[in-house]
Amino acid sequence: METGSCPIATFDGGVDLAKTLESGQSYLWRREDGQMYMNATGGSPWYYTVLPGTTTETNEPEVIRVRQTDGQLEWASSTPHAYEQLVKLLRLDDDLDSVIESIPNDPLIESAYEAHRGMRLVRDPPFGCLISFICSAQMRVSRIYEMQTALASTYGETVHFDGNDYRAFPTPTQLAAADESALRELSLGYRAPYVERTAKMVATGNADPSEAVGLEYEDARESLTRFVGVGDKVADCVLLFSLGYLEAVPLDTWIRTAIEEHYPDCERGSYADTSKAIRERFGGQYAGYAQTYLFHHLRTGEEGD
DNA sequence: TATCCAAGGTAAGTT
DNA sequence: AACTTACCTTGGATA
Repeated sequence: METGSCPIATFDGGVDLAKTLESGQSYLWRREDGQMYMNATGGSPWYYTVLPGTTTETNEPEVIRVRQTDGQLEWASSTPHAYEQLVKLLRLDDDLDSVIESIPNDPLIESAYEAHRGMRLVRDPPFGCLISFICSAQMRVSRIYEMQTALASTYGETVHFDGNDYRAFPTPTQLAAADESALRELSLGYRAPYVERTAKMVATGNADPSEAVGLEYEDARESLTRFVGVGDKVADCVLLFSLGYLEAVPLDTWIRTAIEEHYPDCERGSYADTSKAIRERFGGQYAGYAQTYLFHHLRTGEEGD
């Protein structure tokens, strides 16, 4: 086991671990105290995730636990590369002040940024991110967590670490062994065949979400829609929350409402054109950060007016 | 207690 | 290519 800590001040723009991990970007982290999403906490809860085993010889999934105490980030992990993994997973090398400066003067985005200082985008493993957001269609955030938990406890590998059992998110092969009816029993509803077919596509080597990396943004989005259950919106989520396309602006119900109320000139009828207009309004390069601050701000009801 | 409704949309069928 | 419609399940709102 490797443990460590470092000052929050190490990271430009600060870090708010709870907001980063409980803002509906990632469904692959859990609170160790078992509390559900955004419940009040008496202290500094540990969060954990189980990464697909790709960095060690054994390919055993790797557990990373992390928490934020006064001014410090602390971690404990089964991998010796925990710090590097955390920097990657939590995008700790993004300079948040530069990010907000890149977004053209916008009172709504600025108030969202102020209200959620330290919230960062995440960089989820591609397969788990893909499946999570296929499941997200017409679902509440709390139920998306439940679905991913059910998938992990039914099909994922058990990992022992520091006296506890953890469940990894299933690998493509493990999930491809599931059939539609079994997935429906996990309350996936009409998403069950989407998950089954997409898992089989990845497991057979027919396609892999990370193949989109390197393509120009709009080509990458188009490329991801080959997966069953993935349209433009889910594709944008995978690009933004996993593959590092920070210009992606997923047009979900919250953002569509915000466009209606605050950016009506960006409504252009089609997804592609509206997405492009709002992306440019948010300064292009880091437009996805603006989207995520706005999404979290609106969804948690802190508009302030 | 019963009914209705919307939730971080997508696929398939029509025009 | 643009426009409709069906789709599972559930928690919270409304009657």
